[in-house]
Amino acid sequence: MVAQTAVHARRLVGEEFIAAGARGYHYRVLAALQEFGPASQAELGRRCRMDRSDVVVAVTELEGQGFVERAADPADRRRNTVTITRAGTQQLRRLDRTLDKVQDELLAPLSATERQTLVALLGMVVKHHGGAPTS
Amino acid sequence: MVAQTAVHARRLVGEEFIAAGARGYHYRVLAALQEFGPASQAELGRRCRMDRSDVVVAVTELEGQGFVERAADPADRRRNTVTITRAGTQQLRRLDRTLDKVQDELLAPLSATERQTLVALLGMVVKHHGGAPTS
DNA sequence: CCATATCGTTGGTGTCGCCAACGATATGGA
DNA sequence: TCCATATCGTTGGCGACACCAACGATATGG
Repeated sequence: MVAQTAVHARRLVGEEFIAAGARGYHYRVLAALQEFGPASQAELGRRCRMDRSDVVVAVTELEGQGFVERAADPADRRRNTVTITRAGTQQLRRLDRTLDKVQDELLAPLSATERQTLVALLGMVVKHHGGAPTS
Repeated sequence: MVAQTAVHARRLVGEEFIAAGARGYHYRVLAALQEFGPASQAELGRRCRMDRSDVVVAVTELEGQGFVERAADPADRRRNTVTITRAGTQQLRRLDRTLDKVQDELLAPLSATERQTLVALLGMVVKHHGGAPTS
Protein backbone atom coordinates (compact mmCIF):
# COMPACT_ATOMS: atom_id res chain seq x y z
CA MET A 1 0.00 0.00 0.00
CA VAL A 2 1.34 3.39 0.92
CA ALA A 3 4.45 1.96 2.52
CA GLN A 4 5.29 -0.09 -0.55
CA THR A 5 5.02 2.89 -2.82
CA ALA A 6 7.00 4.98 -0.40
CA VAL A 7 9.88 2.53 -0.56
CA HIS A 8 10.20 2.99 -4.29
CA ALA A 9 9.79 6.73 -4.04
CA ARG A 10 12.47 6.94 -1.38
CA ARG A 11 14.89 4.83 -3.32
CA LEU A 12 14.40 6.78 -6.53
CA VAL A 13 14.62 10.15 -4.81
CA GLY A 14 17.57 9.04 -2.74
CA GLU A 15 19.62 8.01 -5.73
CA GLU A 16 19.00 11.26 -7.54
CA PHE A 17 19.66 13.40 -4.49
CA ILE A 18 22.95 11.66 -3.77
CA ALA A 19 24.00 12.48 -7.31
CA ALA A 20 23.17 16.12 -6.56
CA GLY A 21 25.07 16.04 -3.26
CA ALA A 22 21.91 16.64 -1.27
CA ARG A 23 19.59 14.92 1.18
CA GLY A 24 15.93 15.18 1.91
CA TYR A 25 16.57 17.53 4.80
CA HIS A 26 18.49 19.89 2.53
CA TYR A 27 15.66 20.05 0.06
CA ARG A 28 13.09 20.76 2.73
CA VAL A 29 15.11 23.58 4.24
CA LEU A 30 15.79 25.19 0.88
CA ALA A 31 12.15 24.89 -0.16
CA ALA A 32 10.93 26.43 3.09
CA LEU A 33 13.37 29.33 2.79
CA GLN A 34 12.38 29.95 -0.80
CA GLU A 35 8.68 29.85 -0.09
CA PHE A 36 8.46 31.74 3.20
CA GLY A 37 11.68 33.73 3.26
CA PRO A 38 14.48 33.91 5.84
CA ALA A 39 13.81 32.37 9.22
CA SER A 40 15.43 31.25 12.43
CA GLN A 41 16.46 27.63 12.70
CA ALA A 42 13.69 26.82 15.15
CA GLU A 43 11.17 28.35 12.77
CA LEU A 44 12.62 26.27 9.93
CA GLY A 45 12.17 23.19 12.05
CA ARG A 46 8.49 23.99 12.52
CA ARG A 47 7.96 24.70 8.84
CA CYS A 48 9.72 21.52 7.74
CA ARG A 49 8.54 19.30 10.60
CA MET A 50 12.15 18.69 11.50
CA ASP A 51 13.81 18.44 14.87
CA ARG A 52 15.88 21.48 15.87
CA SER A 53 19.00 19.35 16.07
CA ASP A 54 18.52 18.10 12.55
CA VAL A 55 18.05 21.66 11.33
CA VAL A 56 21.42 22.54 12.81
CA VAL A 57 23.14 19.82 10.82
CA ALA A 58 21.31 20.57 7.59
CA VAL A 59 21.93 24.31 7.80
CA THR A 60 25.60 23.74 8.58
CA GLU A 61 25.98 21.53 5.54
CA LEU A 62 24.03 23.91 3.30
CA GLU A 63 26.15 26.77 4.58
CA GLY A 64 29.30 24.83 3.73
CA GLN A 65 27.97 24.39 0.19
CA GLY A 66 27.16 28.07 -0.04
CA PHE A 67 23.43 27.49 -0.41
CA VAL A 68 22.37 29.37 2.74
CA GLU A 69 23.82 32.02 5.04
CA ARG A 70 23.74 32.10 8.82
CA ALA A 71 23.60 35.47 10.53
CA ALA A 72 23.11 36.38 14.15
CA ASP A 73 19.75 38.04 14.70
CA PRO A 74 20.46 41.46 16.29
CA ALA A 75 16.91 41.68 17.62
CA ASP A 76 17.17 38.35 19.46
CA ARG A 77 20.62 37.08 20.08
CA ARG A 78 19.41 33.56 20.64
CA ARG A 79 18.40 33.30 17.03
CA ASN A 80 20.29 32.73 13.80
CA THR A 81 18.65 34.15 10.73
CA VAL A 82 19.04 31.73 7.85
CA THR A 83 18.83 33.11 4.32
CA ILE A 84 18.92 31.30 1.01
CA THR A 85 21.61 32.43 -1.44
CA ARG A 86 21.51 32.71 -5.20
CA ALA A 87 23.37 29.43 -5.45
CA GLY A 88 20.86 27.94 -3.03
CA THR A 89 17.96 29.00 -5.22
CA GLN A 90 19.65 27.40 -8.20
CA GLN A 91 20.26 24.21 -6.23
CA LEU A 92 16.62 24.17 -5.21
CA ARG A 93 15.57 24.49 -8.83
CA ARG A 94 17.86 21.59 -9.69
CA LEU A 95 16.38 19.45 -6.93
CA ASP A 96 12.86 20.42 -7.98
CA ARG A 97 13.58 19.24 -11.49
CA THR A 98 14.94 15.90 -10.28
CA LEU A 99 11.88 15.49 -8.08
CA ASP A 100 9.63 16.09 -11.06
CA LYS A 101 11.61 13.55 -13.01
CA VAL A 102 11.38 10.99 -10.23
CA GLN A 103 7.65 11.57 -9.87
CA ASP A 104 7.21 10.99 -13.57
CA GLU A 105 9.18 7.80 -13.29
CA LEU A 106 7.33 6.64 -10.21
CA LEU A 107 3.88 7.34 -11.62
CA ALA A 108 4.76 6.09 -15.07
CA PRO A 109 2.07 3.39 -15.09
CA LEU A 110 -0.68 5.93 -14.42
CA SER A 111 -2.46 8.13 -16.90
CA ALA A 112 -2.52 11.89 -16.43
CA THR A 113 -6.02 11.69 -14.98
CA GLU A 114 -5.05 8.90 -12.62
CA ARG A 115 -2.07 10.88 -11.43
CA GLN A 116 -4.27 13.84 -10.67
CA THR A 117 -6.63 11.61 -8.75
CA LEU A 118 -3.81 10.01 -6.79
CA VAL A 119 -2.21 13.31 -5.88
CA ALA A 120 -5.57 14.74 -4.87
CA LEU A 121 -6.38 11.77 -2.64
CA LEU A 122 -2.96 11.82 -1.00
CA GLY A 123 -3.33 15.55 -0.53
CA MET A 124 -6.56 14.98 1.36
CA VAL A 125 -4.88 12.42 3.59
CA VAL A 126 -1.91 14.65 4.32
CA LYS A 127 -4.10 17.65 4.97
CA HIS A 128 -6.29 15.72 7.35
CA HIS A 129 -3.27 14.69 9.38
CA GLY A 130 -2.16 18.24 9.77
CA GLY A 131 0.43 18.56 7.04
CA ALA A 132 1.44 21.45 4.89
CA PRO A 133 1.03 20.28 1.29
CA THR A 134 4.61 20.81 0.16
CA SER A 135 5.66 19.13 -3.12
CA MET B 1 2.79 13.75 -2.15
CA VAL B 2 3.69 10.11 -1.63
CA ALA B 3 6.53 10.93 0.73
CA GLN B 4 4.34 13.12 2.91
CA THR B 5 1.72 10.43 3.28
CA ALA B 6 4.39 7.85 3.91
CA VAL B 7 5.69 9.85 6.85
CA HIS B 8 2.32 9.72 8.57
CA ALA B 9 1.86 6.07 7.72
CA ARG B 10 5.27 5.19 9.10
CA ARG B 11 4.74 7.11 12.26
CA LEU B 12 1.34 5.57 12.93
CA VAL B 13 2.50 2.06 12.13
CA GLY B 14 5.68 2.52 14.09
CA GLU B 15 3.88 3.52 17.24
CA GLU B 16 1.52 0.57 17.09
CA PHE B 17 4.25 -1.92 16.26
CA ILE B 18 6.43 -0.77 19.12
CA ALA B 19 3.48 -1.38 21.43
CA ALA B 20 3.29 -4.91 20.02
CA GLY B 21 7.03 -5.45 20.46
CA ALA B 22 7.56 -5.75 16.75
CA ARG B 23 9.16 -3.93 13.85
CA GLY B 24 8.41 -3.71 10.17
CA TYR B 25 10.96 -6.39 9.38
CA HIS B 26 9.30 -8.79 11.78
CA TYR B 27 5.93 -8.30 10.15
CA ARG B 28 7.31 -8.85 6.67
CA VAL B 29 9.04 -12.07 7.64
CA LEU B 30 6.00 -13.46 9.43
CA ALA B 31 3.71 -12.52 6.57
CA ALA B 32 5.99 -14.14 4.01
CA LEU B 33 6.23 -17.33 6.05
CA GLN B 34 2.49 -17.47 6.53
CA GLU B 35 1.75 -16.88 2.88
CA PHE B 36 4.40 -18.98 1.18
CA GLY B 37 5.40 -21.44 3.89
CA PRO B 38 8.80 -22.27 5.39
CA ALA B 39 11.84 -20.96 3.59
CA SER B 40 15.54 -20.40 3.89
CA GLN B 41 16.70 -17.01 5.10
CA ALA B 42 17.99 -16.03 1.69
CA GLU B 43 14.62 -16.94 0.19
CA LEU B 44 12.91 -14.84 2.83
CA GLY B 45 15.12 -11.95 1.89
CA ARG B 46 14.03 -12.22 -1.72
CA ARG B 47 10.37 -12.49 -0.82
CA CYS B 48 10.48 -9.52 1.54
CA ARG B 49 12.98 -7.45 -0.42
CA MET B 50 15.23 -7.45 2.58
CA ASP B 51 18.98 -7.76 2.76
CA ARG B 52 20.26 -11.15 3.93
CA SER B 53 21.96 -9.55 6.91
CA ASP B 54 18.73 -7.91 8.01
CA VAL B 55 16.93 -11.24 7.70
CA VAL B 56 19.45 -12.76 10.10
CA VAL B 57 18.66 -10.16 12.74
CA ALA B 58 14.90 -10.32 12.27
CA VAL B 59 14.80 -14.12 12.38
CA THR B 60 17.01 -14.19 15.45
CA GLU B 61 14.69 -11.80 17.24
CA LEU B 62 11.57 -13.65 16.11
CA GLU B 63 13.15 -16.90 17.23
CA GLY B 64 13.84 -15.38 20.65
CA GLN B 65 10.17 -14.42 20.88
CA GLY B 66 9.12 -17.93 19.87
CA PHE B 67 7.44 -16.75 16.67
CA VAL B 68 9.63 -18.72 14.25
CA GLU B 69 11.92 -21.74 14.40
CA ARG B 70 15.33 -22.17 12.81
CA ALA B 71 16.34 -25.64 11.67
CA ALA B 72 19.33 -26.78 9.66
CA ASP B 73 18.28 -27.97 6.23
CA PRO B 74 19.52 -31.57 5.89
CA ALA B 75 19.31 -31.36 2.10
CA ASP B 76 21.56 -28.29 1.94
CA ARG B 77 23.66 -27.63 4.96
CA ARG B 78 24.20 -24.03 3.99
CA ARG B 79 20.56 -23.28 4.56
CA ASN B 80 18.45 -22.71 7.62
CA THR B 81 14.82 -23.59 7.21
CA VAL B 82 12.68 -21.00 8.95
CA THR B 83 9.19 -22.01 10.02
CA ILE B 84 6.45 -19.94 11.60
CA THR B 85 5.09 -21.24 14.92
CA ARG B 86 1.58 -21.14 16.31
CA ALA B 87 2.53 -18.18 18.43
CA GLY B 88 4.00 -16.57 15.33
CA THR B 89 0.75 -16.98 13.46
CA GLN B 90 -1.10 -15.38 16.33
CA GLN B 91 1.35 -12.51 16.44
CA LEU B 92 0.90 -12.03 12.72
CA ARG B 93 -2.85 -11.83 13.16
CA ARG B 94 -2.36 -9.25 15.88
CA LEU B 95 -0.10 -7.17 13.65
CA ASP B 96 -2.54 -7.52 10.76
CA ARG B 97 -5.29 -6.13 12.93
CA THR B 98 -3.19 -3.17 14.02
CA LEU B 99 -2.31 -2.52 10.39
CA ASP B 100 -5.96 -2.49 9.47
CA LYS B 101 -6.62 -0.09 12.31
CA VAL B 102 -3.83 2.21 11.24
CA GLN B 103 -4.99 2.15 7.64
CA ASP B 104 -8.47 3.12 8.77
CA GLU B 105 -7.01 5.96 10.78
CA LEU B 106 -4.73 7.07 7.97
CA LEU B 107 -7.42 7.03 5.31
CA ALA B 108 -10.07 8.47 7.61
CA PRO B 109 -10.71 11.52 5.40
CA LEU B 110 -11.49 9.35 2.38
CA SER B 111 -14.76 7.67 1.50
CA ALA B 112 -14.88 3.93 0.89
CA THR B 113 -14.84 4.52 -2.85
CA GLU B 114 -11.92 6.88 -2.62
CA ARG B 115 -10.00 4.38 -0.55
CA GLN B 116 -10.55 1.73 -3.15
CA THR B 117 -9.36 4.09 -5.84
CA LEU B 118 -6.28 5.06 -3.88
CA VAL B 119 -5.31 1.49 -3.09
CA ALA B 120 -5.85 0.48 -6.70
CA LEU B 121 -3.69 3.31 -8.01
CA LEU B 122 -0.91 2.60 -5.55
CA GLY B 123 -1.16 -1.07 -6.42
CA MET B 124 -0.55 -0.22 -10.07
CA VAL B 125 2.47 1.85 -9.14
CA VAL B 126 3.96 -0.85 -6.93
CA LYS B 127 3.30 -3.56 -9.49
CA HIS B 128 4.91 -1.56 -12.25
CA HIS B 129 8.06 -1.18 -10.20
CA GLY B 130 8.28 -4.90 -9.67
CA GLY B 131 6.74 -5.33 -6.27
CA ALA B 132 4.79 -8.14 -4.76
CA PRO B 133 1.51 -6.60 -3.56
CA THR B 134 1.83 -7.49 0.11
CA SER B 135 -0.46 -5.63 2.51
C1' DC C 1 39.01 -31.64 -8.97
C1' DC C 2 38.51 -26.96 -9.08
C1' DA C 3 36.25 -22.54 -10.18
C1' DT C 4 32.10 -20.48 -9.12
C1' DA C 5 28.10 -19.52 -6.66
C1' DT C 6 25.15 -19.52 -2.70
C1' DC C 7 24.20 -19.31 2.32
C1' DG C 8 24.41 -17.48 6.96
C1' DT C 9 26.79 -14.29 9.62
C1' DT C 10 29.32 -10.17 11.24
C1' DG C 11 30.24 -5.50 10.94
C1' DG C 12 29.87 -1.11 8.96
C1' DT C 13 27.52 3.10 6.43
C1' DG C 14 23.96 6.59 5.60
C1' DT C 15 19.28 8.68 5.99
C1' DC C 16 15.49 9.82 8.71
C1' DG C 17 13.03 10.84 12.92
C1' DC C 18 13.24 11.67 17.68
C1' DC C 19 14.79 12.82 22.59
C1' DA C 20 17.72 14.71 26.46
C1' DA C 21 20.62 18.04 28.11
C1' DC C 22 23.59 22.22 28.03
C1' DG C 23 24.57 27.22 28.14
C1' DA C 24 22.99 31.54 26.37
C1' DT C 25 19.38 34.69 25.95
C1' DA C 26 14.38 36.80 26.45
C1' DT C 27 10.43 37.62 28.82
C1' DG C 28 6.70 37.88 32.18
C1' DG C 29 5.22 38.16 36.82
C1' DA C 30 6.13 38.80 41.84
C1' DT D 1 14.38 44.64 40.16
C1' DC D 2 14.89 39.87 40.43
C1' DC D 3 13.68 35.38 39.39
C1' DA D 4 11.10 31.60 37.24
C1' DT D 5 10.05 30.16 32.82
C1' DA D 6 10.59 29.62 28.06
C1' DT D 7 13.04 29.65 23.79
C1' DC D 8 17.17 29.07 20.86
C1' DG D 9 21.23 26.79 18.98
C1' DT D 10 24.10 23.05 19.76
C1' DT D 11 25.94 18.46 20.98
C1' DG D 12 25.34 13.72 21.54
C1' DG D 13 22.76 9.76 21.46
C1' DC D 14 19.13 6.08 19.98
C1' DG D 15 16.22 3.15 16.98
C1' DA D 16 14.39 1.79 12.44
C1' DC D 17 15.25 1.03 7.75
C1' DA D 18 18.01 0.03 3.67
C1' DC D 19 22.25 -1.23 1.88
C1' DC D 20 27.20 -3.05 1.18
C1' DA D 21 31.59 -5.77 1.93
C1' DA D 22 33.73 -9.66 3.48
C1' DC D 23 34.25 -14.14 5.71
C1' DG D 24 33.96 -19.31 6.20
C1' DA D 25 31.13 -23.14 5.10
C1' DT D 26 28.88 -25.66 1.68
C1' DA D 27 26.98 -26.99 -3.27
C1' DT D 28 27.42 -27.43 -7.90
C1' DG D 29 28.89 -27.32 -12.78
C1' DG D 30 32.42 -27.91 -15.99
